[in-house]
This record gives sequence, C-alpha cells and structure tokens, in this order.
Amino acid sequence: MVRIKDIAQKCRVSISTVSKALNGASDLSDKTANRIKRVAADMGYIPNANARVLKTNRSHNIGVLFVDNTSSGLKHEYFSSMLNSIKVEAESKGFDITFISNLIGKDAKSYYEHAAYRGCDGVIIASVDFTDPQVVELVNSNIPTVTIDYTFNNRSSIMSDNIAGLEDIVNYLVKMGHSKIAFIHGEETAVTNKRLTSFYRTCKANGIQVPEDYVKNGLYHHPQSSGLATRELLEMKDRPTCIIYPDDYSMLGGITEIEKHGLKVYDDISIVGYDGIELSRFIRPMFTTYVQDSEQIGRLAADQLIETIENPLTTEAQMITVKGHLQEGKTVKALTN
Amino acid sequence: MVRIKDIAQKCRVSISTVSKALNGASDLSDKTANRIKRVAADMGYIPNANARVLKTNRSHNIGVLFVDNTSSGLKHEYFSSMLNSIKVEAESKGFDITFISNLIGKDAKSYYEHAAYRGCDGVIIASVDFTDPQVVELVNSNIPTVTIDYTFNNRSSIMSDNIAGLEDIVNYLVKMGHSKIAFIHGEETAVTNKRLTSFYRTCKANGIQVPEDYVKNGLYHHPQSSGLATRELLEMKDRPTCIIYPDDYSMLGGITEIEKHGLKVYDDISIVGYDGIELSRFIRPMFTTYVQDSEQIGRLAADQLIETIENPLTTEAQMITVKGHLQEGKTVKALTN
DNA sequence: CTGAAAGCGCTAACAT
DNA sequence: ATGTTAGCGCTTTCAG
Repeated sequence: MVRIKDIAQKCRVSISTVSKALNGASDLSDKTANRIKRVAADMGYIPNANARVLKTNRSHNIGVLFVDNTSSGLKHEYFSSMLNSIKVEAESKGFDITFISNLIGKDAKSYYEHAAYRGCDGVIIASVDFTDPQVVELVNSNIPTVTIDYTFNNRSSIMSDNIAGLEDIVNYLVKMGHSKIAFIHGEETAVTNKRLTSFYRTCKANGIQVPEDYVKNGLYHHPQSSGLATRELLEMKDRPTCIIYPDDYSMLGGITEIEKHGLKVYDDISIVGYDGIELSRFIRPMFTTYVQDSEQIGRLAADQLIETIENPLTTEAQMITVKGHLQEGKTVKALTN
Repeated sequence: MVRIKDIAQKCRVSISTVSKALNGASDLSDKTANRIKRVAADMGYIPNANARVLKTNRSHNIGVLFVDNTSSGLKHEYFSSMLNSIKVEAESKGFDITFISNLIGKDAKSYYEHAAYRGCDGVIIASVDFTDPQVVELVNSNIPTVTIDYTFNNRSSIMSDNIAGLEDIVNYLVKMGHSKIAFIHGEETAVTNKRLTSFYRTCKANGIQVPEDYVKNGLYHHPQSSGLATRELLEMKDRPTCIIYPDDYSMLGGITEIEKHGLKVYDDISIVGYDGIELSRFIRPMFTTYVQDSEQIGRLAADQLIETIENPLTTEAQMITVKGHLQEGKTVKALTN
C-alpha cells in the first residue's frame, strides 16, 4: 500500500507538500505539483478515506435509511427507483451511499448511533415509520437529514404531491362520468392521510357524497389485502363504478378479484392505480394510474441534503413538492348516462 | 462529541483501559469494566468507525457493485431482492453496505480504487459486464470479492442455476406436448450462454431439432425487444407453439404483441418466463416461469464474502450453485395430438 | 513556495 | 489489573 509518505520520500519533498499537491493547493509551484502527481499515479497511490475523515470530519458519505419491514422497501419500485436516483446524483457530486440500519452485528445501535458511528455527513430517510422514536432522534440530531414524504420541523423534505395526485384522479374520474368512486387506501401514514383528505375534498368539490363503506383499508404493496377490499366492494348492493387503489401493485390483487367475480376491468368496472411503475405501461390493459416522479424525488433529496451539508448555515430547511402526472391508460371507462 | 479520552478522564483511568472495557478485553476486572461501560453509556459515547478502521485495517464495510446501465440494475426485482438480502445478512453479521461506483465526484476512480479508498473489507459484484477491465482489476486485487452469476478463477461465486433452469423449462414443455419451442434470450453474457447451451442440449436430449430462427436475440428486462422478437416468431409460416422469454418482465412485451396479433396466451400460444418476480403470481394468467431464488443467492453471497474476510487463509474459493424451481402457472397449454 | 509538527480517535503491544 | 506509548494516514496551521 502506497502512502503519502512513500511519495514524499520518492520525490524528496515533505509529506505536507505531497498532500498539497494532491489536493490542488494554490501555494505550490505547478512544477512540483505536477511532478508529485505523476509519481503518485505511477506508484498507484490511493488515498485513504478513513484517515481523511478522521482529520477533516467530512466523510463524503451519505446514509440512506430505508426500512423494509414486510421487505416492501427495496422491492417497491417507487423506492428502488428513488434509491437509484439518489445514488446516481450523490455519486456525481462525490458522495457515497451507505445503508443505515439499527442492527449492526450483535449489539443494536440506534439509527443515529449508526450514522454517527460511520461519520455520515447526512442521511436521507424514506419508507419508514416517521413516528419511530429512533427516527425522531436522528432527525433531531446534529446530522443533517432530508426526509421523503414526511416533513419535520426545521428539516428539509421532498414530498410527492399526494394532494394533487388524488385531486387529479378524482377530477379525471368525474370527467369520465363517474360518481360512485371507491377508494382503497394503504395503512395509516402521513401519505395516506393526505390522499384521504384530498380524496374527500375533491369529491365534495364535485358534489359527490362518498358513502362510508366506499372507503376501505388496504395495505401498500399488498395485492391480497386490496383483493379482499375489492371483493367487499363488489359484493355491495350499490357497488361503485370505479375503484382507486393504493398502488399499482395492489391493483393487481384487485384485478384478480374482479375477474374472479366474472367481471371485466374497463367494461364492467373502472380502476385506477398509483405510482406508475414501469410495468403499468406494458401490461394490458395499460393502467390508468398516477405516476409519481420517483427519480426526480431521489435526485432532489440528494441535492438538498448535499446543499445542507455543504452550506449548513445558509441553507434553510425547505419542503419541496414534486408533482406527478396522470397516466391515462385503458382501465377507466367513460360513463355516459 | 464524546471521545474515549473523555470517558477516561471521568472514570480516572487511562484511555487504554477504557478501550479494553468497551471492547470486552479479558484482562480487566469486571468491576472497572462495568463502571466504564456505564459511564460511557451515560455520556452517550459513540465510537468512531473511521478511527477504528485506521488503526485496525478492518472496516466492517462491504462494497456492493451493481452497475445499472439502462438503469435496469436496481429496478430489476432479481437484483433488488438480492440486494435486500445481502443487506439483511451483512447487517446481521455486523457489516455495513456501501455502493461502489466508478464515478465519485469529478475524478473518475476505478472500482478497485473506490473500494480501496473506502477501505471495504470485501466486495460483492453483480449485474455488471464481467469482462470490463475494471471489474477484472477489482477481482484480481487484494480485496476479497464474491461474484454473482459469473465465476472467476480463485474467487468465490454464487450462481443461479441457469443450466437447471432451461433444462427444467424445456423438459416441462416437452411433457406438456410441445416440440416447437422458441427461445428469446437476453444479450450475450455468461448467463445467456449457459441458458442457450442448456436449451439446445435439453432439446436435443428430447429429440427436438431447433430451427435456427426459433432462437432470437432479445434484451434482459426490456419488453420492447422481446415484443419485437415475438412478432417475428408469430409471423413465421411454421410458428412455434411455445416461446421462452429472457425474463418475466420482458414476457409482458411478448404478451402485448401476442394480443396485438389477435392471439390468446395459453389458448393459441404458450409462453414461459424467467425470474419468478412477485408479480408473476398475482397477474392473470399466472405466469409459468422459472423462479430464481434471489434471496438465497444474496444471503449466500454475503455469507461467503464475510467468511472469506474473516478467514482469508482457510476459506477456499468456491462456486455455489443455487437452484430455483419451476412455477407452473397458466401460460402453458397441454398439447394433445 | 516548501516543510515541521501537531493531532483527528482509536487500538494494541508492551510495560508496570 | 491497569497504564504508557506509538502510530494508523492524513490535513493543516504556522514557520521558514
């Protein structure tokens, strides 16, 4: 292993001169600087991040906290796509990504402890229970954080626009002639609450009174529970003409159930998904769904976190909302009567 | 920030005593050890991984190299599911996961340089072009590696059993009465070659002569290219009764094309996928597909790497093959004639 | 323009 | 059973 010291010896200069050359300090003659750089490259020098971090207190490493109870975390395309864009953006700005967990070996560490232990410059938090005390601890710590789809006081967040999402969906359905609209929603989270509020509000704005039993509990990314809820809806005397699902994936459970009932999607009942997973465009009938811009969300999260890391005093916490768009597929029939 | 030194002061012992207490050294009285641990906890002490790594040369950090050109890397469920199980397994053994790339900030680093820079104890490599000189450099370096679905001399690898995969598929199809079997395969990789070999071999073993134009080039995780290949197959005078796809996702492109031709999956043409993504079980018709045990593969990769890291001299490189299984869905019709 | 020296936080060999 | 000490590889004042 080549150290700065070895280069110094070979070049007959001091180690500090080598350090300066390698880091592009201005108070060094180009000649020596270049000579040192050449030798360093020749010797196959690779700097040691750990030593550097120890000295500078900057790791250029971003923690990512994704919890996947029910392992829905990484498998959910919304998150895997987001993770990917976080990774790409962070790397382009010179930051690495390390996963944060609260289990590292035998002894449990809290998320904060884990992030501090690794010296993360900041942490992006998504797909977790934001009421978890450990999450709260991390967010209130000295480590900068950016949360996704949840906002804490004094911390930046990137929010997928769930309000606009349900608003667009409902308005579209109304335009298509639907007024008996059911909504199967995911487990209670901040996101779910927003969607519910927006759902009710937009229905009301359109003069639609939503029967209590048109709104069903489901689970995100869980086709079975949405299937079950679908069955209940289909068995009602006065059943809805359209069902909104918590996500595209869950909608598949609904479709199966609809077909089991001898009904046909589109002809007999309309359905709308959420997320806009890639598959939604390849499957037939193509899904009508609200596409979340997960790539943009990931990118902005990385940008915002890095901005905060690099300018802690001048960067103020902000909530950035990212709009999606409605993908008009072939699962919503225009009703005329 | 609390350092070992602060604890030492408070406890009126030396810093080495504190270090020993915290690391459970045996040559310390339980009494002092416990006292020190208590004080450390009270003070909210969090060790500094970087300092520790600098001293011990062990980072307890595993690099993961997933390249996602075409961004198919993380979005492909085979890999995201594998990544997840790598993460879970590594964490349970006290290792963190950091992504390795060859772009860190302005200056490009090779994969090896990146891993060495971060002091990774080892690297798991998947979803890359294994002929890339940078990958070869990493594999031949002093950093332990485990590769997935590709074997290098003297390095451990975890192989999804693609030979058994195509064998099982073809044998099943033959059992179902098919003999006109087409195969759309992914881009040329070691995996593709294995599948092709096994495809031809098993066909031959069953006395089936495969027409040259029954074997088509496609791309992994790319419904369009498989759709195109499907069209070509459907337009043949003597078209196949069954098509095998590179993966489930690509099969969706095939399905769309089949329907465009006014044909019906199952009734008019049989199809088989690969991977066994979760969706394949929820979609209707349920996919007949070869399920790869990505979770097991990820787990074993982490285990094997950690084993090599911890016992570099006694752990010998091995190739571990992980079998999958055929999921009999409803996309293959039994032919009787 | 270059170098000396201190020290980041920790571990571990070696005293005592 | 506890303490002393050196040093991991690097950056960064501060002096020259």
